[in-house]
Amino acid sequence: MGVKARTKAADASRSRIIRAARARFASVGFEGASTRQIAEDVGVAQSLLLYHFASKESLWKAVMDDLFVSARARLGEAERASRDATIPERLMAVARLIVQLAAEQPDIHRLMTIEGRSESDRLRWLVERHLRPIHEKYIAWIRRGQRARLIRSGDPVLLYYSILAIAGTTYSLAPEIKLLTGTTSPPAPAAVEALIRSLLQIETEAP
Amino acid sequence: MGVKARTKAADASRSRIIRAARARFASVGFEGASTRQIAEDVGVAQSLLLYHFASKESLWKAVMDDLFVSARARLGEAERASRDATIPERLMAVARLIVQLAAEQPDIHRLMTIEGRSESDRLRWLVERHLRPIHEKYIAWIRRGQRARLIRSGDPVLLYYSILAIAGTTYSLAPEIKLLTGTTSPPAPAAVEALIRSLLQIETEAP
DNA sequence: GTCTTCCCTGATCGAATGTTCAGGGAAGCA
DNA sequence: TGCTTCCCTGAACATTCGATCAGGGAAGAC
Repeated sequence: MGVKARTKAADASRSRIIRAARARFASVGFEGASTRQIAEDVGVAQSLLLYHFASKESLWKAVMDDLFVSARARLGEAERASRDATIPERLMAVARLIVQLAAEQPDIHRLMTIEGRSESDRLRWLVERHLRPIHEKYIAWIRRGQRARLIRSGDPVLLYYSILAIAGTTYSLAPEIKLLTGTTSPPAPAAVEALIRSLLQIETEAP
Repeated sequence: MGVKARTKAADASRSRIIRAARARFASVGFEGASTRQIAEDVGVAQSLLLYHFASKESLWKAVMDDLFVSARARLGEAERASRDATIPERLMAVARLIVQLAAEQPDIHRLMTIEGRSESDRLRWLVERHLRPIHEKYIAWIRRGQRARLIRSGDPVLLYYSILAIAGTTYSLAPEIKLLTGTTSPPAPAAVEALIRSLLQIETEAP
């Protein structure tokens, strides 16, 4: 089999650990999650987590890297695919993907809203490594659209975070909404997208 | 001094503990918060927390009760003050208060988004005791406004949670936004309110 | 005065936390 | 075949967790 067989098995372990860790961090936060619980979820020894990842904090960073590497790749695709569209429509293409990501993996928004609440070293790391490159680009897009009077006026940061908030909470608070209304299935991404469109006051294109 | 002097001192301790507990629960979640940290914040012995409140969970419930009792009182005021207005304007009066509450006490939204993510006994308790009476009323208001074609169509639950999401994240993610943009002061409540108004497509009243 | 009530503290419990370390054991290289 | 590399486990570490309990000590009742 060669060296690849071993490293492949190790990589499989690593990604299974990351997946379990993501779920735990998302539901009870960094401090509340325990490495023993995560190891039990995966079905491996707890010491394996600290063999692959130097510490609990390193594991958390690996979870975040894993999450954002794939998210940023898909955002890049959406940007390229809409290269020739107007700024508001490019923004809506990105918003559509954000809604889709939030629906597929509500853990993303859960993890973000857990960390963004207090100024910690982990938040600083996250902002500099992943958030800033993404956010600043789209906030600039909003500004451009506003200058062209194609997007609602107002604080671009507020508008941008409103998009994230609507897309994210709709799916990350699904357990609460389910208990409250008895609804089993969350709203369709298309409905959320339409809401964002009207929030930004972007005219629907003529067909 | 009489009996009141003692119970008054005890009440003061209780509310100081509740205030410190609220901050801890809001920043690191229920599992992540420790009773010893909270006691240290207040400056009392850890065993005092479990004297006043039977358990860590009881303390959490006391925090939530304290929060919602005052919030619901203020919501009641807003409802009465707008008694003679149209449904959309009554809804906007409530939304305005929600934004105001979120700006004054971002911990509220932090606590809610921490608990609403996983179906726990605490979430069930919270939904039945506090959330359901509030939410169901305003979702019914949205429905009424929609029937009169004075409010944007679409899933009323989605609209309602979008209001909470915009109002809440704007202030609960203030640390993240501050790190990202360097902005020291969060958006003005009036700007957030205007955003909600356009989300619901409620026409501004002629002056 | 004595007695009772009640807010509060310090010591202590077993369990669980993150981390360290020695070693097993299969796979690949010689 | 022997030797090395590397994924992984189990035991142990000090620390911290929520919770329990005995008792101090001031304030009010008598």
